[in-house]
Amino acid sequence: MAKVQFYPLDVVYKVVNNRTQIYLFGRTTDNKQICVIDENFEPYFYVLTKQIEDVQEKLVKIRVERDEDVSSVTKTEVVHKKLLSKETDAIKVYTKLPRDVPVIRDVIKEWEMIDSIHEYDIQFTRRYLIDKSIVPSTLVEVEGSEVNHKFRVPVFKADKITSLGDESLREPRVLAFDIETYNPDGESIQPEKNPMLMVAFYGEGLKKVITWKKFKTKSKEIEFADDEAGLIKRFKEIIREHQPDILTGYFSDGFDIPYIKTRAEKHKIKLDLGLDLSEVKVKAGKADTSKITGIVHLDIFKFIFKVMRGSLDTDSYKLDAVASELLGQKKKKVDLDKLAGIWDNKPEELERYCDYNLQDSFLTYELCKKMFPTLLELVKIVGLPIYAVNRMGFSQLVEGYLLKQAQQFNEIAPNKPHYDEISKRKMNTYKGAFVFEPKPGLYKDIVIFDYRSLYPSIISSHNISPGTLNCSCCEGEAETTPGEKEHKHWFCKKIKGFVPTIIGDLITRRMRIKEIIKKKEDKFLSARDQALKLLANSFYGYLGFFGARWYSIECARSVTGWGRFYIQDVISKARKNDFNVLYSDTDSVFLALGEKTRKDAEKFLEAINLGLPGLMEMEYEGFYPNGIFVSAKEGPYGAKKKYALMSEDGSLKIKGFEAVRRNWSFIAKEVQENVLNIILKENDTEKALTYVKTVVKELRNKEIPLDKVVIHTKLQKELGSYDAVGPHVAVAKEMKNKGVEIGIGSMVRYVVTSGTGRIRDRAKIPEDVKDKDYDFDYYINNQVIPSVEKIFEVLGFTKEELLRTKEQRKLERFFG
DNA sequence: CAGGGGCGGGG
DNA sequence: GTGTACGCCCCTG
Repeated sequence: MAKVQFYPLDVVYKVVNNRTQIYLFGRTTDNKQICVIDENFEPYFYVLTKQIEDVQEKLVKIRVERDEDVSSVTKTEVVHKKLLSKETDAIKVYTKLPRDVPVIRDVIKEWEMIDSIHEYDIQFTRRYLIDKSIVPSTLVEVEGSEVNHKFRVPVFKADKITSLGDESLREPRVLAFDIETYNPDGESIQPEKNPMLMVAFYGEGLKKVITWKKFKTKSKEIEFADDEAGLIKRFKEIIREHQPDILTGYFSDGFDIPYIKTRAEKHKIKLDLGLDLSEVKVKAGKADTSKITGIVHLDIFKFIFKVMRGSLDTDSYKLDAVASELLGQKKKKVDLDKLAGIWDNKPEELERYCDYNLQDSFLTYELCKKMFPTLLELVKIVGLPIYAVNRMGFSQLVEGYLLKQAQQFNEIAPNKPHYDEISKRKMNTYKGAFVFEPKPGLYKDIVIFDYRSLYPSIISSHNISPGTLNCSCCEGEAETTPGEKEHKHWFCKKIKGFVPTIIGDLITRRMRIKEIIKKKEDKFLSARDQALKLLANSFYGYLGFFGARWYSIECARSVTGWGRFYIQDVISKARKNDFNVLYSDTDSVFLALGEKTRKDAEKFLEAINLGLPGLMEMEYEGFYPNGIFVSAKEGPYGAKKKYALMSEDGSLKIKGFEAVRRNWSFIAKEVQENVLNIILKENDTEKALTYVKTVVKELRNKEIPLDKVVIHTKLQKELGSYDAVGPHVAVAKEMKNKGVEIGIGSMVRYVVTSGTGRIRDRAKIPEDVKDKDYDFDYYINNQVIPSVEKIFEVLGFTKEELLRTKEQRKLERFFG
């Protein structure tokens, strides 16, 4: 008997000789790859019934023949469990193989003596991890012996397997890759038809591009293969030699891996990268996935897109945009549309494309390294394999975590809703958060408070849980959710619910970590803090999500109901204390100090906190010497979620001035930013006004360079399929006539030139515009003025006043 | 305004 | 295969 300690990274199961085997792939503490086989786990599910003995008797008699197999129940036992906090006896029904579970369930679901069947659709590997308390990436000890197996790594058969706790593999061996393909201008991507041209790798001690068109180069990083088949073979070899724990790509689930797989099939090459010699599994569909047994295929794009989206500023998730925001680094600039032509006719120019390819793999590697700590912390909390967590959205993460915790709390999981139930749930809507309409204006000395983790702390403090809802024991005793006249929802005062217990645990863990980080920065603890925050903040959405097992619209409604109550409570108390309430959204209030001091505000905050229950707390978010709120597009009402603030260090916090984005000219964006700066930082309305007038004059005199008036718009569909010909479509057509390949996704740049008639007839390719022949009226009236109109309105100036020139003012004075 | 359809990322 | 399939934005009836 031997002992091995290792960090499991991937889990699969197989049925071998009619036995179910769990395979755990990972890295040992002495840094070797290993596979551990565990045969000591049986599939099971739960049956709820009032006639336990009768049902047990009938269950064990079931025989379903299928091909040469017989599905049957191997044993049953009665267990005491809870379902939504209600105590109940349940029959735990065991089968021989995982695939027997749905078969048996199909037989018994019609039995009238059965109330419900549960946990019949929990993936076998997940069930295994939960029941054995094994958390992927954290240390596990195995007792057993090495066995002979034709795998790429040593195989160990487990007699006993124990989790050793929290310590995890922090620096896994990561290999990033990226491919370039042959894709003639304007053609869509066709893996069946067009070959892969090059592959780049970036990893520890490895930096390499392989391509199969030879050209002269001094680069040591470029390697040549004979043909595409040779390239694919090298792709396989390099991964095998490098032995990564993680193979990462950017959108590699949807592009790189499926592409390579298709090309490999063309050449009748097996893409057998799995550590068990299995082939890469590509699942095509609405959400493509690519899995390699034993190696974690990590699509870093998917993680960033699904989980980090809310925390990023960029609204494009292209590698270039994401890398610039997260790494401060960009892609190499090459014209990819020309690659196919250069490949065919000018191979001597290919080196630039190799560099480009290599840079992409480098950025992918760096992104993976940067994001991995957060992903890993989610893995450790949720307890599922890295591969799975990488591809999960927030509700899946919450549900994964709840399923794991359910085992600890002896709760049986509610079932997933079926189609008709989903449609019913989708019909249910409820009121959301409270947003206070601001009075447009310029304000001084603004203090912002916000509730720390408002919704999670409400769930915890008000015991909001599907199992504690409207309990008979507290009817009339417990407070009902405020602000809901049609719905009476209350939550048990005696029994603490499953969801509040769990979320309370997340909140307190997070508080402890924050205390530590405050004293000393720590990359891994910050990642854990972020993971805990992401997860806790997802519970409210989960409760109202139609696909959730622990769905409860009553709970979701109560969360927002209490949320509105608490924020409105602060607003009315602030007013009683003579603060001027400027704005409020969901969990924050903006107060103008007026005659009061910051000390007064702090005292007020303390008083508020004394009155809050449980884990609820209001925090001091910040002080801003100046701020501006503008009115909505129509009418004198304040625009919600649209304001700008200046911090004491002079930096601006601009929210929701969304009109100025991609498809606006640079000059409009620039003027807006500058105006906000002048107003908030220098407090000089006259200067801002003069500045705008100057820009308007410069536009009239064509003193503004052409590149500042270029408008960028992306083609959203194929050129031929546009019904409405907007300016960008007209220009795209013109480009096409000139031989430029243009299609879906192409960025169209244009300038509106002078003249009369439709804008689209005057939109021109910037390069074709001579002598700054842009239509200054258009840029003044449709770009620059609209971008600042609302700001000046707040300051008491109308659009007309912005446009008025000195001469006009003189005339006005003259005519009185 | 509800409901269907298509896109995102990748070359 | 303890199947299964996202979520947002735009367009249309």
